[in-house]
Amino acid sequence: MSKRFTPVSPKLDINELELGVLEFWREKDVFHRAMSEREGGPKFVFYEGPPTANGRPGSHHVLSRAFKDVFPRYKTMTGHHIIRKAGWDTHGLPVEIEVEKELGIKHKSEIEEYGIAAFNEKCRASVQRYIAEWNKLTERIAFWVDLDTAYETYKPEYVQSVWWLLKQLWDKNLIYQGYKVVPYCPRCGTPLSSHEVAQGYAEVDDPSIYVRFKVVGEDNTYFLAWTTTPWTLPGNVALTVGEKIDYLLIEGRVDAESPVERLYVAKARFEAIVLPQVKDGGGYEVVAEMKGRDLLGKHYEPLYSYLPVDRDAYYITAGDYVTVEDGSGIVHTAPAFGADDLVTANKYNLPVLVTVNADGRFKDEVTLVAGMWFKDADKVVARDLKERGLRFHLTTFRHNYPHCWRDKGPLMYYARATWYIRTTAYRDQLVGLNKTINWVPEHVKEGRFGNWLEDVKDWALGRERYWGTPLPVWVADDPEVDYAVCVGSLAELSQKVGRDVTGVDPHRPYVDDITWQETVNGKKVTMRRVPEVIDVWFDSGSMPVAQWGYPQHNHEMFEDQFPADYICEAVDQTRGWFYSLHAIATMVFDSVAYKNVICLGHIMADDGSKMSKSKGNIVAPWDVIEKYGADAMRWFMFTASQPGDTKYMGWRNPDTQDEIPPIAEILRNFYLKLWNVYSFFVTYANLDNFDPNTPQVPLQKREMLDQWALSELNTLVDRTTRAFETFDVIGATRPIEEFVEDLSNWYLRRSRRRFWLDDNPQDKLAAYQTLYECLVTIAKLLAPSMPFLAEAMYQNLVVGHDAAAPESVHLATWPAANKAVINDDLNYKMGLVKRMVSLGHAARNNAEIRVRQPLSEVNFAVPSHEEGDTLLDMADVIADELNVKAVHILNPAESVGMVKYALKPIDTLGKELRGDFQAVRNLLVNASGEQLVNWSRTLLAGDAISVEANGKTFALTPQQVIVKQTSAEGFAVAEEHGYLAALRTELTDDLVREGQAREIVRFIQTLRKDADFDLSDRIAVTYQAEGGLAEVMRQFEQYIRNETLAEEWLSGGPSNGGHTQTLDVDGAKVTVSLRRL
RNA sequence: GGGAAUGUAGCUCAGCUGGUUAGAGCGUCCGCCUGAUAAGCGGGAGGUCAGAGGUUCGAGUCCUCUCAUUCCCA
Repeated sequence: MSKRFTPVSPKLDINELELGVLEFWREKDVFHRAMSEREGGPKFVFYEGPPTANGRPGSHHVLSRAFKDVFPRYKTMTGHHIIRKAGWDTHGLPVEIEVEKELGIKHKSEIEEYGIAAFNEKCRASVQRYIAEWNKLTERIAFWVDLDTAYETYKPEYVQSVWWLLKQLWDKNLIYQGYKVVPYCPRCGTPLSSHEVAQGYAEVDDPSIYVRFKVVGEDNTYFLAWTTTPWTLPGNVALTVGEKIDYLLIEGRVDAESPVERLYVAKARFEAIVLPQVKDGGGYEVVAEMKGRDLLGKHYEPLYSYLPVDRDAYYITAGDYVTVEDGSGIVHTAPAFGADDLVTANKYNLPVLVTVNADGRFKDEVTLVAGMWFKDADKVVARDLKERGLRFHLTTFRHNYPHCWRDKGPLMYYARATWYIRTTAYRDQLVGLNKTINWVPEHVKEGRFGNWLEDVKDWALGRERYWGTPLPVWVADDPEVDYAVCVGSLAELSQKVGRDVTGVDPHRPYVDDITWQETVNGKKVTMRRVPEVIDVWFDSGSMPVAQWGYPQHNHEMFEDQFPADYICEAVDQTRGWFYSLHAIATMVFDSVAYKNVICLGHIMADDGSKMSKSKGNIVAPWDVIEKYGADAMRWFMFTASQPGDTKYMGWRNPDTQDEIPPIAEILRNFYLKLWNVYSFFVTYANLDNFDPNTPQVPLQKREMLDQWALSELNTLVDRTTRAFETFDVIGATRPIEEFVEDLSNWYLRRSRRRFWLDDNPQDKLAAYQTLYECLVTIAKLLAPSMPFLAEAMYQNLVVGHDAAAPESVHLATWPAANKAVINDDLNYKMGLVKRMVSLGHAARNNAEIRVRQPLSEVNFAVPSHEEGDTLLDMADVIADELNVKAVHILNPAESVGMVKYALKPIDTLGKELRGDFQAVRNLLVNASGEQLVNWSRTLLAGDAISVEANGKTFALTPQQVIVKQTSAEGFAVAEEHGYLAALRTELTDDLVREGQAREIVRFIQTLRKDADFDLSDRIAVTYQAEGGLAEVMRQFEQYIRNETLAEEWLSGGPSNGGHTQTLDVDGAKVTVSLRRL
């Protein structure tokens, strides 16, 4: 077994390191073993939310994939068995659009001309195109997910599982056909998706018309209603008001010629819309005032009655979408042409009058505008109403209105018959089960997601498209026969058809061609599939079932792997995947689909804007990885901000891509800092042939610094473990940064000499063992988050030294915190020492005395005796760090003249004193002179003082009043929060000479380095010194020779033929020449 | 239009149930150290805690309103 560690250069090629680790994982098949070696262990279920492989992966995908990876890695180390099945979302409109572009197709009809079979074949090929690139990035960022067994939503088994789920819903009578108002382009004959609509907004002028609706049973009385789409008025079935809005009934006339009339109008709009129309001889006055709810149910005479109406209509309804910001507060309602309108219609069971055909032209029955293009009807209707005296006012209204991104024509909001899932029937269960889910961040649970569930709408399932899971509903082709069936698999379909169709691709157009004959109520009908495919979100929400092809395949797998312990996606999936998973699991299995979920924020450019191609501020993941490595990028994702918060990332100079400051900082401040410690350890461990298997020096026999480092280490293990257990990624990562900082800049800095001095072998061994344990443990703690660096360190430090150790850190066991080693008291004390040392440095700085110059003593003033004792306990460390000969604690008497006092009551005193607090506070804060000194000393001595305020006497204890001690002029002191360090700056000749000796040591060390000598090279020194320096060289000969490994030491000669240089110390010169032995 | 989140130093973030003089890192300037050296240490400058009201002995923290940014829905 090798006793040596592979040398670690402080210089580091991160990409080389990471690619090497990737190669190692491949060679040893570590990923698959991380799954197989845990079989039989407790299970941890992870679901991969399938990305649509419809473009190149971006930085935000690194974010989600890093988060998806970190918990399975952690759970593997805690012994859990995790199946990490990958998945791809393959259906949907974005894929179709990509293919349309590729084929140069602009209209939906062209797809059918091209052929659905060939078109879908193109779609299938399109998604494969990017998968290779996704796979490459997935591997490079060390997202361990099983790509070989990935589920793909277009596969026949997957589609049939989706069918099976739909059948379950169908059998519960949860699937029905209804109307849905969609943005619709009548020229293209197709509804548009929301992101298509978003592309086509344009500012246009539309008519703004106020219309009189005659109230039934009230003479000369009208509702004054408003619309910007007069062409929809023939479809009117109701007028909608806001229940809580104030309305007026007014009486009067517009001008002298007009008849007197009464109008209902929103109080807030009376002045804005009625009064400006009043001309000479006209005028209105208020007759009555009422709330909207008082108007409900009042009927009016329809403007038009071209289409038959089979139920009650033409009355006042309520809707919370009504406002008084524009219009009259009374909204014309045509359910076929507005989403809000349709909601109201469903609520009141109003008829839906479809006056316009799908080609955008009016139906023949609507004789006024029969056959007319819908938009052209605006003018005709407006003129008709004017002629009938029903038009109150017509103007134009400028607003943003959506247009078709293909042909630029205005869209029509249009009710289409489509299929729904009755999710509203499960609202209580959806809400109830959500309460059991652990959301990170927590506010999503009750907020964004909870609100959505409280207000859940029926799920519009159907899509009039081609590349998607076909809705497996077959209906009788005779409109007289109301009969439909849902088919749960191809096998079931085979039974219906009477031949084996299990080999048929369950996509359009193949399933469209499958029909069968049946006799229903004595009538012979042909069963044909409905034309729709389903919403792709249903595909993705089906994955817990469909990834296994359940129930036709893998019965046990599904049951074992449902629900998930953990899923993770960005916040935009709240209404997407998070919802579709939850809805399907709730309705079909009466269960949650996931127990823990992290909902990530987005990544944005530095200036807070979105990354977009046109702005040129996109940060491509490969550029980041090549510059900084995957570990640093992952670490950024974990630590930059809370998981749910936005992360800002951008090249400081996008053109040169020179630096991404936050990631560069991670590298410098954390990664390289740790690497340096690691490199230091390996360098010296090899020099000393350190063997990790040497029996451990007992903790009590190690130095305080060792005990402290191990105490902090185990505290860290404990914190990190608890954080991972509660899905707190920041809590599992940021503290490691703090520990590495402590390890590097306190433990190692204070311990360095122990690694090269030879006078105390056991102490040296203790130092090695301590540092070794820290590094190995850090490697394990970092394994989930920085898998590459962790592996590299583990391979070098552990594998080959411990025959029993697993071959990879990712197969290793998560460290357990050793509670016996955790010493909170020691942790606190060391914190105090670090603070006081920092103050000491500050004092030196104030006095402009360099650290190399020894001083006789440092004096500390601290608020409590215990703290003073702590500092004395650690006097060695402090003296060495501050380069002073002695450490003293000042008592109040000694600090006279060095210290100024100030008093401040602790703020919680306010709780007791209430109204007297301010008076007491002022008394203390403004105290001065002798009284201030007396009070301060009394308190510092631990006694209570008594003060008078508001005619009362208060006894105040040292616990209630803080004594702040600050520096007086003229002393080398530094103070912070009542803690004070004061340096005696007086220099004796001895101190001066010692300082000069240290200067000479540093000078020789620099020479050694310039000469490129190894750390352990012994040297010969020849020197020539002037004046006092000759004395220094003699007096400190042993010290200097020890420090510089000078085995030969000769005074007088100018040079020994080696490296020679002259140093000027305080005006005297010394020339030193050195040679390697 | 509705809902949700965010807003603390030039930048990135801490700040628990209200309680010492609101902190840290980076950047910047000054100084120091150097047997980890493509590191390290100390200090200075830099904050109306987005704004306005309110509750309280006391508000970055609680309440109300407003503004900005982002996401979702309409």
